[in-house]
Amino acid sequence: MVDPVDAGPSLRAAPFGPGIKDVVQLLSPRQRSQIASIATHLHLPPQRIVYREGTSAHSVFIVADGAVKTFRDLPSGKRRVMAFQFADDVFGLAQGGQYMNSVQTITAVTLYRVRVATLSDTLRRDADLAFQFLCKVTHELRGSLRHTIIVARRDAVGRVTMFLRMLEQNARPRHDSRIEMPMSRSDAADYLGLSLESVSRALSSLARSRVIALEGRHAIRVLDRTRFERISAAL
Amino acid sequence: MVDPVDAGPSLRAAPFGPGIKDVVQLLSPRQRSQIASIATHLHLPPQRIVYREGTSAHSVFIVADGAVKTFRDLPSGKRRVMAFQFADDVFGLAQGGQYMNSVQTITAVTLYRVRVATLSDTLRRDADLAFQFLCKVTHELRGSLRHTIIVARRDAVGRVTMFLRMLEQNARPRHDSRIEMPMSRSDAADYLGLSLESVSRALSSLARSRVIALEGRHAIRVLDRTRFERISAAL
DNA sequence: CGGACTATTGAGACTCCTCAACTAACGTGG
DNA sequence: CCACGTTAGTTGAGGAGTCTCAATAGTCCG
Repeated sequence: MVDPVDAGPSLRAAPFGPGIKDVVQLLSPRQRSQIASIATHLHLPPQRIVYREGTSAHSVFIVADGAVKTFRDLPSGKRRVMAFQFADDVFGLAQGGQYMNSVQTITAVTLYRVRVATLSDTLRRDADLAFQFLCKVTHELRGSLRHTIIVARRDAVGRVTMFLRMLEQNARPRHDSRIEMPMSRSDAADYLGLSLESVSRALSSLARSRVIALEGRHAIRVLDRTRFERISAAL
Repeated sequence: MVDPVDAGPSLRAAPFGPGIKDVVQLLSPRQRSQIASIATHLHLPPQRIVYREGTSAHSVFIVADGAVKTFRDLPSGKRRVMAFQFADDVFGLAQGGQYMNSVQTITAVTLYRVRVATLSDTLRRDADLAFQFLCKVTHELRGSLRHTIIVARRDAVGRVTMFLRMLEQNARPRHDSRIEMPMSRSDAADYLGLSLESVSRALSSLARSRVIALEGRHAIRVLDRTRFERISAAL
């Protein structure tokens, strides 16, 4: 179910604190059109670099549709995926005028692009909008904390299970127990701090014990929800 | 060098994006007094719980002086330290009206405490202040990303070295190469996702190879800056 | 000075990583 | 439509590193 009218980007933001309903917060129509008025659309094919770490950070992006990965390449040649972004997620974190990470599309994506200077000006004039962004970044912070929890785990099966659970919660709810996994095993491994072989083995192991079933390379189905949750929570 | 006059809390915030100088941003005097007017002071001794995970999140805190740890206790009995907060850092992240983590003092601390409802109201009225908070949370996000990088590393010595480097950069610059480490080995281990034995072994190993020297339990000195940086960066 | 806690050090078990070979899937071009 | 080549993913064997368990040493505080 997609908005029939393109009213501009929406921000899936969690509250900054209590006193506000803990639900996905969408921008008001006025705010949506306000952002739309300062944003440009961008359509990109899969596996396309959006920007590279260290380049001049001129814009902030909001995902309208599709999936992208935020990553950093290390001197050793290893790659750390810092986060995956889906619809309504924001990316473009900068420091000292430079992007801190590289970003690449996974699927075909549609992005909203806002120049940083423009956004800053707008936010300084509109406290409500700034507050929304504050909520959004807070939401990102929560995601990062969860990522840390996942990576700090020692067992590969547990990490992979938490990852699948995260993907499921990030997606819109569905009645079946199918979880879409658009990224490659390699991307997942780089996110989880595992080797790609370990990810593969963990998935195989979960499938062998009938906790999940692999449905092609980019989807899995949860067969035993109880054990699935137990493994995920068994930190 | 400390403010002779208590003008209220300051926020050590990095810019949200480019176009703003990448320096520590302090609130304007007006903003400081504005926050001071809605905040209360709090003095706490070491090892005191500030709040527990899951309790009603009524306030947000700013550290004026001292060090605290933000952590989560896992079902297994293990403890994950999510972050350490020092002067000018903010904590009190909530979701659904409940604190997501527990917070405990490490040293004796002075805190500013602001009721969330009050803060929200204030932020919605003052775009500049909201923007400052946005910068602050963005800064926290960067810290969390760095934490993830550290934890994802495989070698204990490397993780500990990055941790020391982080502590050094967090503190105010000093001419000698002494790094204060107020937290226990156990807290550091819980932050790094290592056993406390591994932390101890890593520190001993670094000391044995003359990269650092241990100066009591709560400080170390960097002896060989070149190797120190090399180990830290050798991801 | 004694006691409790924190930190260090040692030995064995376990898990994941690396290297390597193999299989499956996808897309392209004939 | 199929054959082929390239890429992605799976599976196996051995090695490196940390965790656990256990004992010892050092510190802080009463």
